[in-house]
Amino acid sequence: MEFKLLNKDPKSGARTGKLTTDHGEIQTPIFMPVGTLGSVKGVHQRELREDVDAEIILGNTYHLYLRPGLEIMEQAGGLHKFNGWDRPILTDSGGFQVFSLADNRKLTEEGAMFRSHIDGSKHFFTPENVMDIQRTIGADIIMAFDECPPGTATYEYAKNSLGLTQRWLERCVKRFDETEPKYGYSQTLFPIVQGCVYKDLRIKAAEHAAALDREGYAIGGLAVGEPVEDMYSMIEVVNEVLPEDKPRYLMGVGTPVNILEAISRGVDMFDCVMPTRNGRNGMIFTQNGIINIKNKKWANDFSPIDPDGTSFVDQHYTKAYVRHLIHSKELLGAQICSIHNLAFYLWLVREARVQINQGTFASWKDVMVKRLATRL
RNA sequence: GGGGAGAUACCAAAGUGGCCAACUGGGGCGGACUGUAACUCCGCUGACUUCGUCUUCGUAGGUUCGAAUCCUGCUCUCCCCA
Repeated sequence: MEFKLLNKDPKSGARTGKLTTDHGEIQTPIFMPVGTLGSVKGVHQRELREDVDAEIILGNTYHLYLRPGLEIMEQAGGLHKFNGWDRPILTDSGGFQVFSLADNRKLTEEGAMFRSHIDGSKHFFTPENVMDIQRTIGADIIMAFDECPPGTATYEYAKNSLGLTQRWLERCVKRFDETEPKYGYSQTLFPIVQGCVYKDLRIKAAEHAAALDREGYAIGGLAVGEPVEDMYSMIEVVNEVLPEDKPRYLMGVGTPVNILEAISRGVDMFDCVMPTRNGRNGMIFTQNGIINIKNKKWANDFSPIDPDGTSFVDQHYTKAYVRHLIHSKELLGAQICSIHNLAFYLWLVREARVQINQGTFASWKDVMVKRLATRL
């Protein structure tokens, strides 16, 4: 993998770049749709490619390991062949499941023992086997196995947790470097910087990660319950330490506003379930603000769902119709909103790149942040 | 014509003397959702001057300290037999 920094915004930390993988190029800043189980929920690969114009999508180690399982994954020849997506894929390691499925797992120095949320069976994840699993899934970018602590963690908890994450990171690096890709294209490993909302821990974590000299770095453990201002300041603290010539990936974030604020602080890559999950639940993000399509006021609004939208669903379907579909729990409603939201998120980062390259990002961002948060 | 069952809030449906402005679903309205156990979850849903008051359980009357619940008349609905 190769990363080339292209332009920097004169008035903020924003920058553009180009990531090159064996499955193609990624322009940064980029938003990566989440496809946990090998599918971006409700969206065909063709729509993802041609309509949303996604450049890279995610998969998830924990979920794909449980279902369909590694045997199938290997027989398929990796996730790209299995799901028919030939652009880059990034897999999360299961570190987030340490957080989101906290009631179903136990942590030890050695690893994490999960009780399957599907059938209750036990599965032990270690930094080593998580590297092996991601080799088998065949993601272009694989993530270190970490503990994602909650945003409300105390300093003491955060410090101990970070220690574990750092020891696990070293084990991940070792295993990764000792093993080879399985399907003939290269893979790269991103460390994850933790440390909760504590500046000294974040600095320590970033320095430790940077010293490992990888091709890219992630910032994890944010947007997990801490105040949004803390998230922004932690991004600043970490990006101050991380090498400038490597991509920075803010995991799991966020709202359109979060994304612009993070780009402004030097983040290059994002992923979030929000456009798809909230879309399925009837929330539509637009340049002019947020629409809750379930609200009664859209019942007889026969205007296009987003006149400024870039995807075919935006012009083709009306608000009234989409409201009807969501109200009726019709699958098509969830699909339309998901496609729209993803296309919007990809438009947002594309436009951010244009503004950065023009040197007008900072002022554009200020205007957009106000508009994007409006409730329509 | 004979026999039987029933009428409860927007719908369906509990409740059969005080803990009932009335269980529970659905519908309606609103909210949440940030490396996806999520087409999920959470509120509100008689009126009002809303820590309280007023009017409700087909309808008119009655019994009782007290009725959606007991009694009587009326209206309507459904089922079975002819």
